[in-house]
Amino acid sequence: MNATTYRSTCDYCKMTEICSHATTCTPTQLSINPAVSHSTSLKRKELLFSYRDHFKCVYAVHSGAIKTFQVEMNGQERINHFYLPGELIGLEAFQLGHYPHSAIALTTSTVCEIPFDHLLEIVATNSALQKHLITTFSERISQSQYVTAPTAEQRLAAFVLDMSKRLKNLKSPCDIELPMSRYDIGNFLGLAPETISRLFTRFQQSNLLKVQNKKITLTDRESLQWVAQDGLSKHS
Amino acid sequence: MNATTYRSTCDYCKMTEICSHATTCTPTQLSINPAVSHSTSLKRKELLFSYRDHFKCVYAVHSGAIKTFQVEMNGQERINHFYLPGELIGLEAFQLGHYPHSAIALTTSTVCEIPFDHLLEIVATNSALQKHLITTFSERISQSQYVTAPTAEQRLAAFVLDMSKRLKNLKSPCDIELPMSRYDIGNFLGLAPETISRLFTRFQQSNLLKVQNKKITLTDRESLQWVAQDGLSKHS
DNA sequence: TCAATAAATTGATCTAGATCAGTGTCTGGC
DNA sequence: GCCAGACACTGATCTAGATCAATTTATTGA
Repeated sequence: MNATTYRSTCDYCKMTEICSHATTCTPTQLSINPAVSHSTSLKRKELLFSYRDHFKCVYAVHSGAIKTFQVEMNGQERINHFYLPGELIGLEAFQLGHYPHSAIALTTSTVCEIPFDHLLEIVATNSALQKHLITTFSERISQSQYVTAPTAEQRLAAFVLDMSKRLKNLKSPCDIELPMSRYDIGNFLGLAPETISRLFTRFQQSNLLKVQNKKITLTDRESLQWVAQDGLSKHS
Repeated sequence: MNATTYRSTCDYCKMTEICSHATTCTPTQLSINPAVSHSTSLKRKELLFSYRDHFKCVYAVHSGAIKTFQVEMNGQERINHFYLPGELIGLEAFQLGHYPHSAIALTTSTVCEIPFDHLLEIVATNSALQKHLITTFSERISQSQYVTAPTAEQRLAAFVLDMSKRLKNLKSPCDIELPMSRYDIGNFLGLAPETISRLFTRFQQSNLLKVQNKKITLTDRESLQWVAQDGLSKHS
């Protein structure tokens, strides 16, 4: 990773106002102004925080991907959300004073730690950030709609479209690399991992996309949008 | 409805800072300071706004209940959310400039209209309101979790608990009057209305609650919480 | 580099909940 | 207060997607 890559990653973050990372970081100079935030590196499967940890900081994902989840009484994991670069983790802990989920890295990731008190201070004086927070919360709420779509096809189609939008592959917006497993996608969408596999195969047969394990190429975005609305059977 | 009822309804609204309704309204004097907001009365099935209407105002529900929904390409209605007294409708329209859903009254309702520009002005200087917005958005996101619970039992149990929390019946917190039909509940939870009926019967047989059409009495809240987590079969 | 282990795929069955169909019960307008 | 249309309940069947099972393909770590 080079300086250019870093700068562009910070570009979508919109936390640049509060995160000096965006302006100061270079490959060799990753030291962060500690008054503002500091950057943490996480390996795959490393915990960022655990359920019920005391809430003091939110985290902006800089690179990689983080999932939040909780473990139900019956021992089953329930995934709450996937966080991608530029997205902010942890605000939902504010009201409770502790994190309502655990957060774990899906791939090698870097996150910028932002003390919540400090975030509040900036929010108080920065109306652009106020608007940004309203916008991101709203987007999050509308994302949560597609996981309740009536059919499995609709959910997975919407999920893939959502990922391609949020992963923001500037070089080729139709090529995405999913950071999570089939099991995780299924868990998040309320479907069995086998169903995800079968649907990917079916989508590929219908020439909606190309699958090579976690690498997805959207070959027919428009049709995929139709499938997300109406289901595959009804469309083609 | 008398003055006391109004005052207590406004109490949970938390919009009192920007809504003069809370301090000035009495049964006979419902005129509202027009610089701040004005109050609208809606009959059952009356539209508050339509999909794609120009966004200028958010609405705080004062009494009654509002549902937001969209009509899919195939003509099916998809319910997005139910808004109860004290809750704020429309913020998700900000990023788009128009409402992404239509809003309709489920029962006779009154809503307080708050020009969005004015809301932003107040937000800019009112850190309590900033925190309130973060909290309500977070609650909304965690609510959206239960609609994806793996079984129908878990979803409906969680829905009933959520309603009883949000309807805030101060006199007897275990008696609630659902403002929406079985069809609406099913649509919202991604289940058939028949399934809702059958589950209510089953919950009643298991002595979790008492059903009289839309009036629900929670007789065993704790067990209902277990069902919301693990399902009925696994619990009793 | 090569096991060892985890993840993904594919096929065969099973089941929760959908759909279809019929009956009963509210509710609001006259 | 009565009637019409909407809403709610219940039973019988059907199906999308779960679960179980076996194989193939990726990863990981020594």
